[in-house]
Amino acid sequence: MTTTEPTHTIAEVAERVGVTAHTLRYYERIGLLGVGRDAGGRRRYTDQDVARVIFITKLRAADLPIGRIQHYFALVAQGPHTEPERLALLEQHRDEIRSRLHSLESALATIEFKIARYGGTLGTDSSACGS
Amino acid sequence: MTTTEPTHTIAEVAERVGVTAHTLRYYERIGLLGVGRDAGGRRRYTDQDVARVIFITKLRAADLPIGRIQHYFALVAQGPHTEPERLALLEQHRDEIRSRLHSLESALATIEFKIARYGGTLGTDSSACGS
DNA sequence: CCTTGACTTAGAGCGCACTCGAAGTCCTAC
DNA sequence: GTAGGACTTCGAGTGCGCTCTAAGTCAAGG
Repeated sequence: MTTTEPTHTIAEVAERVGVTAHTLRYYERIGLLGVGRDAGGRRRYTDQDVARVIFITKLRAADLPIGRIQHYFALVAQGPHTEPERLALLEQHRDEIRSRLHSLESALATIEFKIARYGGTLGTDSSACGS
Repeated sequence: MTTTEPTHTIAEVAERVGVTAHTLRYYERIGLLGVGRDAGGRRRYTDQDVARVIFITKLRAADLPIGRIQHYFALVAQGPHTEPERLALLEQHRDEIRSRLHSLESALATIEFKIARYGGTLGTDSSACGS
């Protein structure tokens, strides 16, 4: 208790990871995390817990739906023999991100084309510019 | 129906654009579109209407929120003098897409790193692999 | 004439991922 | 001892973007 502890409060983790305490409790509630409590019943996050939270936020940043993240960690909980399935899950999502990247790039191109039309030869609200 | 008509039914447009008829009615309801009716009260989409629907789907593919699409078309309806503002709106969203692209790429890198760990030196469910 | 089926409207419902509120507990500082 | 503030649980509420239902209209085919 006197020296640096290996655990962190919910406020610390929220701050460090960039999510709200509400969200951390939510993640725990839906089974993405198992966090210990201190004598007073408060959450104490280990560095491993924090690492997992960070990983979750990265998966979310990649638009992996909560349900699949739950699935992933359920597999983790079941032990090493689920590794091939975990790998498959990640690979599938990797492919989805890649295709999402492509469609975003194509949408970006559409918008850039539109922007070029506004910036370039554009005086009247002619035909295709209304759309 | 014998020759090519300049208008299309809701089912045709839905099919062509790849959205449901429900969604087309929804877009109209919230003011993204103004579609004419035939004698029987059915929607008749002109080619311009269809072009706008396609543009909307591209904006949606780029994650432009409905609210901002409404704003954009409200500006279009107000006439040519709103072009600078429309341009600004598109440019802002272009920047957002770009930053979204970057964060997606970074999330992809994280996942690829994880995949590499599963594929490579991985025998035990060691430390960081649980996260 | 009657059925079929695509269309119409207004409005309710859904899934997702949080986000917030209420009511209560517990440590800290004064 | 007591006020403050961060924490706890449970459950309800929010915002988005559809998605669906119900009840009715209409044109065409048998």
